[in-house]
Amino acid sequence: MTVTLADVAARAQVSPATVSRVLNGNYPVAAATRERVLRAVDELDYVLNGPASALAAATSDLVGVLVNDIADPFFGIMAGAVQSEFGGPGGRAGGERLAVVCNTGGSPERELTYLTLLQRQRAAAVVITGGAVEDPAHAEAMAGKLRRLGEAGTRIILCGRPPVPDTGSIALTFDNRGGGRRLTEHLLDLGHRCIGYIAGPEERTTTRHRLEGHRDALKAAGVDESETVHGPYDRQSGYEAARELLRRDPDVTAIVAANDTVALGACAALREAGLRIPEDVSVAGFDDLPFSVDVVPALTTVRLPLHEAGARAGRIAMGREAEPPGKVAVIPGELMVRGSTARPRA
Amino acid sequence: MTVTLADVAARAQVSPATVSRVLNGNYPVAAATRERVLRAVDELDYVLNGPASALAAATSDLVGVLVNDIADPFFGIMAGAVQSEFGGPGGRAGGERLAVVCNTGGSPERELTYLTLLQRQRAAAVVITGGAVEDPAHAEAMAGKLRRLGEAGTRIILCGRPPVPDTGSIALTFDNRGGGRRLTEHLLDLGHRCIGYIAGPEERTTTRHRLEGHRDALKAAGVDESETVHGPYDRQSGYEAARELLRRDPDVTAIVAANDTVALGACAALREAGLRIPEDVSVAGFDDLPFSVDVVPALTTVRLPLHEAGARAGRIAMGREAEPPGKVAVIPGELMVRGSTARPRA
DNA sequence: CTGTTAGCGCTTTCAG
DNA sequence: CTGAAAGCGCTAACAG
Repeated sequence: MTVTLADVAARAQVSPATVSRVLNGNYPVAAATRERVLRAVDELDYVLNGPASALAAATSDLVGVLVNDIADPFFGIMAGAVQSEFGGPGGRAGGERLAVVCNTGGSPERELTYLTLLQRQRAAAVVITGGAVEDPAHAEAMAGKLRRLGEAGTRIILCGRPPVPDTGSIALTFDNRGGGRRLTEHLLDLGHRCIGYIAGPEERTTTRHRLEGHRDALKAAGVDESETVHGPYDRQSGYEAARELLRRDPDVTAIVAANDTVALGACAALREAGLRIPEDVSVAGFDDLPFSVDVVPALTTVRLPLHEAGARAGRIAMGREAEPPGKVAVIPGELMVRGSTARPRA
Repeated sequence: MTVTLADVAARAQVSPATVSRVLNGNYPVAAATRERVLRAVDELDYVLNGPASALAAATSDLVGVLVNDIADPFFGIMAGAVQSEFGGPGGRAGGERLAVVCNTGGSPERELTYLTLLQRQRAAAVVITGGAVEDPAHAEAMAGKLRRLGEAGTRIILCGRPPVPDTGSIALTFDNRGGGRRLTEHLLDLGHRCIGYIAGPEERTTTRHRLEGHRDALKAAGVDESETVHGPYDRQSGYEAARELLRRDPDVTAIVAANDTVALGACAALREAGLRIPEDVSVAGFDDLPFSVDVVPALTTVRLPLHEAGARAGRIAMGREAEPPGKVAVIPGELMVRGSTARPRA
């Protein structure tokens, strides 16, 4: 029914082994023979059977990319960058790898489930992006899973997430803490003393690190922390949190949001409340997503090199770039000062 | 080395077949036996070998989702919705399907390559999202590939893309033409007579249909078409196109953009040119992405039910929803009138 | 309800 | 450089 490697072999008048060799190109084959085989492949419209191949070779060409929220450009940009490093010049079989992105939706269970599914497929590598959930039980389960994956030969790269020791995984970590600190320092420098903070979901590493940076800056300046509200990383959450912040303390002169999307929601709430940005309230985000420079006023934020980090993760996954020394690289963020922050009203 | 199904069978004192049956849950097994097997699985930390299973069963639990640009929320939202219909309550093996999203970057070659890779994996279903490239050679190649995939038992769902006849594929198509028409009618109603158009990339079905709708409205109103500029679906393109439009015709009173992201770029260019929105120039987008309601002024646009469409595609892929009559469903867009459009200056 | 028996289609030593 | 043969780990009849 469906054409197999044996059919190709018959047609090309060679043995199945030879066909396999030319397809994988990892073994010397006479040019004339190769030609004949390739022709047969074309004529028969043959497509390699992935599972059979993976079974026999005990490895597959699948690379998994786990993201917390595929609808969020933060993850989309990283995932796209990871994939951009695969698949060479679109040739025939060759070094093609199927980069597959899996959406955990931020759920710890789904994260584990996807890892199992990937383990099942004997994935060549797994790139896990974005903040981790800090629940101890889940952290332990993850560490165990990662270790087993690593032992089974799957390369693991953590991208934008803290290292998990003793699992053989490689981590490219964003300096969320440093970025958070610089952002608040900027606001402090402008003269703000009452800074509301809209944090991300609790028990998330990104949330905690950004918040810690914020507090570091406050403490260094001897300024008391104002109100802090937690919520998911979406615009709705920013909208509601800003209203809550205003209710708790109508005198806030600045609001720092967990990320740019949240900041956008916060801006909407402020405007609805009749407050001007930045004249009445300054607003800052995090990540520097593409839209952030275009909103009005343009958003002050911390730029994270999402594309670069993802691309690097992709290269490491492909074995095309050496792993960083100590298996960990810290990637700094860059403060982008724009129109949404200014001196507080006198 | 790595634990196999045979190991589990030995430990549970049953035959491999029985283990397979409890794992797949598609065959009656005595409760006590099942318990024993499950315990052995846990104790041995056994993970099914996907390739072996796929090879023997001649099907896999992979579902591919092709997107043109994973960094664009338009696709992220649909892809996330597709996946949301898979994987039940996160149970053990069960009906889990590995939904994998593949980023074509809008390249026809990569689209074909991914389809081949998916065919190789014997994917259970493939969901292809977003506009198609209209180049005849590519269209033919795609039709052939889709037909072969279908024959091999892979279910194909086109989501947000026109049907491809005679391939057995199912299409959930957005009414881009109708949406485009209503949008321009809205502008015409407001009194605009000189409407610049920033179209998407040439040879894309979405581009063509939206543009046709625009022209339909113009023609029905007896208004001449103004300038039209083509470009990719990103903010940069919108920015440049708007400048170009202004250069060609400084008297435009309204600009319709290919989508919301492009509209945002266009807004930035207008503002730079000292033009107010909507007082001097009205701007409209398409898609109604999450940020569109939050930008200032809020964007008039055509809402496409991306999540609903993706979810439906996911359900069809899972075989949990009947295919639409005639294998084609047309999904309408909804005009969202907001602050970025108003009467032209007198 | 459970065990036995063949493969699924490919890769990979091992010879030639 | 090429062929022969032995599985990879699992599923699916077919008996019992």
